[in-house]
Amino acid sequence: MRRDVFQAIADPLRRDIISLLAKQPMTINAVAKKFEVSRPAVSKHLKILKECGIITINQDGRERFCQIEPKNLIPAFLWIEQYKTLWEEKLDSFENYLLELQTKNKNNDQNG
Amino acid sequence: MRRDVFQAIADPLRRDIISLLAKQPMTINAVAKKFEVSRPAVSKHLKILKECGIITINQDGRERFCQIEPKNLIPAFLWIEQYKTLWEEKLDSFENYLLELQTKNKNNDQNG
DNA sequence: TATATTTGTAACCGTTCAGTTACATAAATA
DNA sequence: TATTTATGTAACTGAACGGTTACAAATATA
Repeated sequence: MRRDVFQAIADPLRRDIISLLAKQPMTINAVAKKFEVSRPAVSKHLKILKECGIITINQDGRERFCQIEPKNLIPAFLWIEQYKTLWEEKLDSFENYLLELQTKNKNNDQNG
Repeated sequence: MRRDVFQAIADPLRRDIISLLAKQPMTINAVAKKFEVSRPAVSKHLKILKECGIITINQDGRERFCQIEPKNLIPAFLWIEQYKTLWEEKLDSFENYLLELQTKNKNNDQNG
């Protein structure tokens, strides 16, 4: 199975987990409590994120703290960034497009 | 099924197709010939890319030209960019890290 | 008109994904 | 020591993924 950063961020729940862990390290249970799905489900996502290098997990007694490893998002960032000039060329105003996107996100209540 | 930009770029073959179409528009057959997999397989990937808004397809006679729609990569770019300050904080030198990454990519012959 | 080209798509296959419930284990606590 | 807490994981399920082959249809060309 593919285990890379693109796979890691493909799932919306995993993106939410990343957003959560970007604020502060949390135990596996604490993460699980933030979502509707079961703990094993979250646990599996965390395992995938770990295998993709996006988080590290450190044990302290019976607790395991998940910590984001932000530098491992860089390859995905660089890949998309290649096309930045392409879209900047094609858009009259990048800033206006961003505003438009933000409005759209508010309406749809997306966070992905 | 999920049809968003994150899903679109999750597959390495789709990323290769995007890279190809970023250079110039191409017919479906022309794209298919660039890869080892069958034409229907490529066709399916193009369909997914279209459904995700990453490409548009314009018919001219019996040929269909696929064209990249680079602005639809922006949401993914913005999502990852959120964490830019986070990794810049944690890395002694972003530039050195990039060099290191480039070397790694050369060795592994990755293009993803 | 007959043939070749370009494409779509249906049917199928094996694997992976994302979730569940149920149970096991190790550590902290009463 | 008995119980609670934090976690792992096995077994299962249904859906989605990524590929194939085979066939159909529309357009261009000889």
